[in-house]
Amino acid sequence: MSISGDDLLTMLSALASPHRLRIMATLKAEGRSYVSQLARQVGISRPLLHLHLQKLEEAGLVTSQMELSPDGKALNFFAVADFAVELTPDLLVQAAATLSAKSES
Amino acid sequence: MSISGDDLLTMLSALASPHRLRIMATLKAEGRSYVSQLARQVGISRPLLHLHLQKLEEAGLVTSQMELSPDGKALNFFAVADFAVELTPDLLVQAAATLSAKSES
DNA sequence: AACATGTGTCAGTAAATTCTTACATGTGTC
DNA sequence: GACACATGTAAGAATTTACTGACACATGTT
Repeated sequence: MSISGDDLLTMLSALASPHRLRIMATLKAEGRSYVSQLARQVGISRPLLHLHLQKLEEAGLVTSQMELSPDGKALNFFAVADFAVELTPDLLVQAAATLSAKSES
Repeated sequence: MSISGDDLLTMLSALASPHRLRIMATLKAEGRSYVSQLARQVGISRPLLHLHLQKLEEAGLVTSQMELSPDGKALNFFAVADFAVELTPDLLVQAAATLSAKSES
């Protein structure tokens, strides 16, 4: 079985951004990181990072996990998910066939 | 050798659109098609298709070729290019490292 | 000449994203 | 209590992207 057109679209949209590409790379290199720390590492504001992380998580590209630090602070750790999509013309043909009506625009 | 961060970004942005996904699929299924015909096949206006084709061609996903039809009309034929990109976390790490300064936002 | 079909482009609008600023909340420490 | 650091979210501005409609031009046919 393969990826659905809508899922592929969500994934591509999520990755089609310099910020989000850097977020993914930093996160992968770092292993895992929590929001405020990651914001400093990537060099963008926390609210902005939060927005991008939402998109990435919605696409299934990252996972999050709330944890309590030794000193009692709630930290939301993110890590990149495992994925592998072979982007080829044939995949697009197959994916486009399962595009929902909502994606008409 | 692998794909540059900027090129990957261009490619992902080009594919992250329902219309352009359908254009690619139709074009691949059809083999080749000229602008006006493709517009009818996909069901969008010609100026809009023209815009999308520009993005796709700029990303190297399609190629175009002007030809004269038997009755003397200039037809601009498009076809999908051959490409294969394995989308994985590791590729993103490698690609993000070569992101140009322009892509800072 | 008028029509049908092909090409491209530009101006203006509509819509979707992106980003900033500010707020609200919680916990441990000085 | 004030501070430092963590969380999330909401409103509005700024920017980008998408789309429509009209124009200009060319060729073969009626």
